[in-house]
Formats: sequence, C-alpha cells, structure tokens
Amino acid sequence: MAVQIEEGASRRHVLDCAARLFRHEGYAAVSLRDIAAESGMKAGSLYYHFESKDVIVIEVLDTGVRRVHEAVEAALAGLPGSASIARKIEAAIQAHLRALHEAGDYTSANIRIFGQVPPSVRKSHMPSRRSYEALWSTLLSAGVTSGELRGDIDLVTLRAFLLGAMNTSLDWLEPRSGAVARIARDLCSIVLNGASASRRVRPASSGV
Amino acid sequence: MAVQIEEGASRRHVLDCAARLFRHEGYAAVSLRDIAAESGMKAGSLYYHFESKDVIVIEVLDTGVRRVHEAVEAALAGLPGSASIARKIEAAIQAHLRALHEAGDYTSANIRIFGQVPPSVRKSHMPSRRSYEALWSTLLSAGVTSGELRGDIDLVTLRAFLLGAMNTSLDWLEPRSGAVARIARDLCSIVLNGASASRRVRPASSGV
DNA sequence: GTCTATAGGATGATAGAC
DNA sequence: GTCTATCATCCTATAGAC
Repeated sequence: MAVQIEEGASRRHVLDCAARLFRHEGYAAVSLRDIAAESGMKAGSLYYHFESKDVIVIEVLDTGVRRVHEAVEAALAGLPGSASIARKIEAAIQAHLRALHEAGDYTSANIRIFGQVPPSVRKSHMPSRRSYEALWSTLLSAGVTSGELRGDIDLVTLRAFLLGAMNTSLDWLEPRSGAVARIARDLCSIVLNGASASRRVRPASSGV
Repeated sequence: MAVQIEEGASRRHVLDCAARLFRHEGYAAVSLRDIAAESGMKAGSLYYHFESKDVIVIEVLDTGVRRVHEAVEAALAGLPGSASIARKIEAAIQAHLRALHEAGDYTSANIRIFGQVPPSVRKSHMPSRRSYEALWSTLLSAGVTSGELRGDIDLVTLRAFLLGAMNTSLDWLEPRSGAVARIARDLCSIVLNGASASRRVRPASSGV
C-alpha cells in the first residue's frame, strides 16, 4: 500500500510543476528544461517518467477537465433530486467557476493552453472534453423536457456560450475574495433569465 | 498616387500571409521561414519590410481588432439614432460575429493567438483592445441610463461575458451559410432577455 | 528588394555513466 | 532514478552579394 502511494510521487510532482508553468507561461513557452528545473531535476531525467513532452501535456489537460467535471458532478449530487433546473444550473456554474479560479493549476492550464497544443495532442484530449460537455447537454436537455427552459434555442449554442463565457473569465477576472461568487451569480442571472421558460423572477429595481 | 498605392503592396502581402498562418497554426508554430515561404520569399528578405517578428505579430493583431471595431461601428451608424438599445446590441453582435467568421484571417488570428504572444507584444496591442471594449461599455451604459437594461448587473462582467461568448464561437462553429446569423440571433435572445429591464417579449411557445 | 550564408542560441530527445 | 554530454534540428536575426 505504502509502496503504491509512493510509486508515482515524483511523477505527480513533475506534473504539478508542469501544470503551474503551463498555466502562467503557455504551452510553447515552457520547455522540458523549464519543467525539469521547476521539479528540481535535469531535462534528461524526465524521460525516465515520461516518454515525450506530449505525454506530459496530455496528462495535464486531462487532469484539468477531470477536476472541473468532478467538482460539478459533486455540486449536483449535493442537491436534492427535486431541485429545480435553475438551482442545478446555478450550482453547476458556481462549481465550474470555483474549480477554474480556485482549484489550482491544472484547470487553468487546460483552458489556457488548449488552443496552443499540436493537433495530435488535442485529438488525444478530446474524449475528456466530450465527456464533460455531455454533462451539460444532459442538464440543459432535462430543463427543456421539464418545461423550465425555452425550447426555441439551440442547446448546442447555449452550452457553447455558457462554457465559453465561463472559461474566458480566466482572462480578465482577478481572483479577489468573493469575486468568483459574484461573477457566478451575475452570469447565472443573465443566462437563466434569458433561457428560462418562465418570466423573469425579480424585475430590475432601477430607481427608488 | 500610384506610387503610394504600390509602396506597401508586398508588405501588405506578407501580413496577409502571416495572418492566414497565425489563424490556422497559432503563434509559436509559425516561424519566419513559414511566413516567408507562404509569401514566396526567403526568411532573410522579411527584414527589409519588418524589423522583427514582433512587429509583424503586433500589426496582425491590431488590424484584426480594427476590422471588427470598424464593422461594428458601421453597423451602429446604419441604424437610426432613435433605435432601441436592443436593436443596437443585436446589430453589434451580428456585426462582430460576421467580422469574426466571414471577414478573413486577421480577425480570427487575433482571437486565436492573443493568449499566446509574449507579454511585450500583448502590451503593445492593448490600446486597440481597450478602444474596442470602450465602444461596448458606452453602448451598455447607455442602455442602463435609458432604463432598457437592468441596473443590477455589473457592466464589466456583462461586457466580458458577451465578448468572451462571441469570441469562443471560433472554436466550435463551422462556418456554414446562415449559421452565423442563427448564432447571432440565439445569443442576442439569450443575453437580451436576461439583461433587458423589461420582461421577456415572446414567451416560449413550447407546444402546438 | 531579394537572395545566400551563417552566427548564436534554444529545443526535444537519446546514450550511457553512476 | 538521476546525472552529464551530446545529437540533430529548429529558431530569430544579421551581413553582404547581386
């Protein structure tokens, strides 16, 4: 048991360092020498743990999506089955944004470098992405079926905009305390009051 | 006059080629040799027209934002001054998405490589971005002032989500005929019915 | 204006000592 | 498991011929 725990320890350490570098520097700007130095190693030593740079990148990408996926699943599992779609979407948005901004380097690195990696790497990573997107498709479809979401909007479009809007928040949101919660509330309000089949719950109180 | 027209012709040709390559391959994957080959030149010849790779990249980035900016300004100028904010936002979204998907390589390249360029390049390019963002801030602020948009949503957040959602459509939207118009309509409907101070105009007709 | 040639340096990956 | 040393290749940029 203890053997198994220790088995991949330094491998995991290298991945942690790689994720941190990719997050802040981007894909192409991070060399194997950089990853090695950050890990307290020399470049050649990395090849004992990984057979190529691509393998490292793919593992960072997959881990990033998996953590967001698990965070959102956990948030949904924490709700009663009878919860409204609105509540579920709000919980999912909150969990996605928290994972992106607070849960470390893998999630941020994933969004940051996905568009920069070679096509072969992206291809290997796509199944993880598809799996997470399916969670959202299921959620939104259930909303349409139950009548809580409008039926006249293409769900692929809605899902893409939602994920796109959340992910680009990495580019401009400085992670101050409470900021993520506020952003999640605003985005949820914008999207839900547009996508919900019912009329807006609370009208804007603009004046006195 | 004819002299001036010809003056920067091959310089412009190089930029066209660079934009096309950056759009499809990303920033780091495109070398000066690639740009030269695409332009029908050798790498060394580029230095007659540009003093560094950074200069080429910055010019591609600035041109990309400028074209979107001009397209949106033209769309707004084509509306009567009395047009509602909703109509103006719809026109702006439509113009932004058309410029992104149909108006060529500079606009797409800009979105694609912005996150990949060195910090010094990004810094040089920021004024162009800020200028375009100001257009949207003005538009949204006018909507709040006139009472057509809710006053309880942070406008920086709204603007960032709108631009983010539109820009990421490059990642997943295959540019079929009519697709852009449909996406623009859907996004506009989602955002406006959430951000508008009035209640939803047309309730979802889900059945017969 | 475009070419060839090359400087000067970084990169991914491999071989073999320890 | 980690090291040193190195290969082969690529890069941006420069110098000088034509």
